[in-house]
Amino acid sequence: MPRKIRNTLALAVLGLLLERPMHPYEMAATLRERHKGSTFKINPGSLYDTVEALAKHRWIEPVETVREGNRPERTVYAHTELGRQEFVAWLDELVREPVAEYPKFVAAVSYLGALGPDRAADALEERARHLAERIDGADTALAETVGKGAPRLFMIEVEFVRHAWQAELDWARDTAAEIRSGSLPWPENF
Amino acid sequence: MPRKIRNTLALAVLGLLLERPMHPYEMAATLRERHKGSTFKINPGSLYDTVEALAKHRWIEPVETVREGNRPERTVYAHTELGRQEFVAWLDELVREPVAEYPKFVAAVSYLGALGPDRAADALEERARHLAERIDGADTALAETVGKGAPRLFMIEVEFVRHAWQAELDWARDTAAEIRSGSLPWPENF
DNA sequence: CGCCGTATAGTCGGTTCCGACTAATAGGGA
DNA sequence: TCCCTATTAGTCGGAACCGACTATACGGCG
Repeated sequence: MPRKIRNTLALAVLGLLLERPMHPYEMAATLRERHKGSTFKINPGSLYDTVEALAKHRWIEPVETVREGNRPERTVYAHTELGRQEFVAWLDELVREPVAEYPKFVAAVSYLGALGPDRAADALEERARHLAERIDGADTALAETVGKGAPRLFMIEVEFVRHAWQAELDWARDTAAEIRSGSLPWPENF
Repeated sequence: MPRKIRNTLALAVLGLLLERPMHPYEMAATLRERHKGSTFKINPGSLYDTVEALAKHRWIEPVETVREGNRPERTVYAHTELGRQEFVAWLDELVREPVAEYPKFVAAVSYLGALGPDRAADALEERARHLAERIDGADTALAETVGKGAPRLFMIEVEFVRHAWQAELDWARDTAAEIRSGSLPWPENF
C-alpha cells in the first residue's frame, strides 16, 4: 500500500509539531519566518486540508481549542507517536529514493528546437542571469543565518538548492554557447 | 492575466500536433515511444482532460472522427494558428523564467536533522547509488539515439537531466562525507 | 476618538489531477 | 474454432490543490 499522504506540506506540519503544539495559522507564520516558503508551498487552503488529513489518519491530534481575547477560535494540534514514526520513515524514504518530478523546465527544454537557435540561446542566457540572482540571494540568506550563530544544518536545503541552481546555470550557459558557436546543430524541421 | 493552461502535458500535445494531426491515444503512444515518459507525466485521465481544455481555448481543433473497423470512434485533433503562437510564447517563457517547483527531495533535506547523522549519511549514500544508475541509463539512451543518427537536439532534455542528476549526486556524496567526518556538526535537539 | 492599514485566522467553491476501471478487437496458440 | 492475452481507446468518481475571499482585532496617527 502506497503512502496515504503525499503532499510534502504534511512533512512540514509534522516537523513543526515535533517541536511543540501549534495551530495551523501559526505553522504558516513559523514556516515563513524560517525562510521555508521556497521549500514548501504554503497555501492556506492546502494547509488546512493537510492538517485535516493528518488528523484523520491520527498522525496528529487536536489538543485544545483556545480563544484569545475576541479572536476566532484556534484549534491547536500536537503530533502523535504514530505521526512521529511515520515522519521519520517518510523522510528516510524521500532521501533514499529519487522520485520522478516532471519539472516545467525539462518539458520546455525538450521542445527547445521550436524556438530556433537564436531565440533559444537568448532565452537560456536570460535564464542564466535569473539563476545567478537567485544564487546571490541564497548566499545572502546563508551568510545571514550563519552570522546569527544558527547551525548549518538548519539551512542545509538552501545549500542544496544553491548547488542545484549553480549546475543548472552552468548547463544553460554552456548550452547557449554551444548554440552560438554552431557546435549544437539545428535540424531543419523546426 | 496568467496563462490559462498550466499543465505541461499540454505542451507535449501541442508539440506533437505541430508535426501532424493525431488522436489522444496515439499521442500517448508516440510520447512513450520517444522516451518522453520521464519528461511528461502521461496519465490517460490527464491527457483527455488536457486535450479538452486545449480544444476549449481553440489552441487545437478536432478535424475528424474516424472509425476504423469496429474499433471505438477516435477524434483526431490538429493545432490551430493560435495554438502554434501560444506554444512558442509559452516555451519561451518557461525557458527564460525559472519558476518555483517544490521538489520532494528539498522538503526532505530540510528535515535531514531528524534522521540523525548516521542514518542521514546512509540515506544520502543510497540516493547517490540510485542516481548513478539513472545517469548510466541516460548515457545509454543518449548513445543509442546518437547511434541511430538522430540529432542531439532531439534528446537535449536528457542531456540536461543527466547534468542535474550528476550535480545532485555530487552534493549527496559530499554531504554524506561531511557528515561522516563530523565537519557538518549535528545540533542536540534532533 | 474615529479611521485606516496590517496582522490574525480561516472558509469555500471551483479546477486539476489521478489512476483504477471498462470495453472492444486483433492475433496467436492449443 | 475457441479461448487467452495484449493492444487499442477512453471513462469516471473522487482526491488534491489552489487562491480569492471573509471577518475580526489591533495599533498608530491626525
